[in-house]
Amino acid sequence: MMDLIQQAFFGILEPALIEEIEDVATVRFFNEGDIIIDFGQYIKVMPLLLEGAIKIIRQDEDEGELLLYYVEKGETCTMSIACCVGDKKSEIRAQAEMKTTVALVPNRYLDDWLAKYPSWRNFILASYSSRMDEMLGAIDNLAFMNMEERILNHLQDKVKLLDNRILTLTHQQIASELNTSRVVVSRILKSLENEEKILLLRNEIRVLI
DNA sequence: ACATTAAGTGATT
DNA sequence: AATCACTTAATGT
Repeated sequence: MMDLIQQAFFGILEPALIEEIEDVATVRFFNEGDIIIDFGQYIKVMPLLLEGAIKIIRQDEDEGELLLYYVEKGETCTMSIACCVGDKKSEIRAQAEMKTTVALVPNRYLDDWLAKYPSWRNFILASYSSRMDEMLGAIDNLAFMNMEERILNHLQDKVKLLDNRILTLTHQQIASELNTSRVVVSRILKSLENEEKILLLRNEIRVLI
């Protein structure tokens, strides 16, 4: 079971560090839809993704939601690092997008390893940098794209993530993730279908392009 | 057969 | 693009 850590981080983190992670981390499993971290929670562990993917969601007081980005195998949630260091509440919700395995490292190791392992330092910096890029992507998405583009983009992201052109999800779920209404999603999906970019079935969308 | 949930649509703002 | 109100279709019990 511990070689999941090997498998996910081999080549990213140095062997000595991987061994140390194996010693101190707890491995946890989540099913699709499980909430891993919620708003307002204090984070005392940092998650390393071994298998699957989790989505990071921002939420407004009155139920408004917006998907920010996905965390995949071999990555960590940068927000949780910020929370660990600053002893702050979580600003986001992390929810399993599929069956997911996570290694949880108690935050007291975070500092030690920064000094001790160059590969850890690189890993943390690289993950800040790539998260920043994804955030910019999310902002561009909001600011410069219309709903049709946003929806198609979102569907294609999911296809890539799940490695499957057939998506099992409802219009309502898409609406929540993009913070719009179901009716709007339905109409746009219908028009995408007419353009032969997707195929619609109940609880299922096939992405053709 | 009935209730529930998902999706489609016209009209209005 | 959002909301309302309503219809239709699929699915679960």
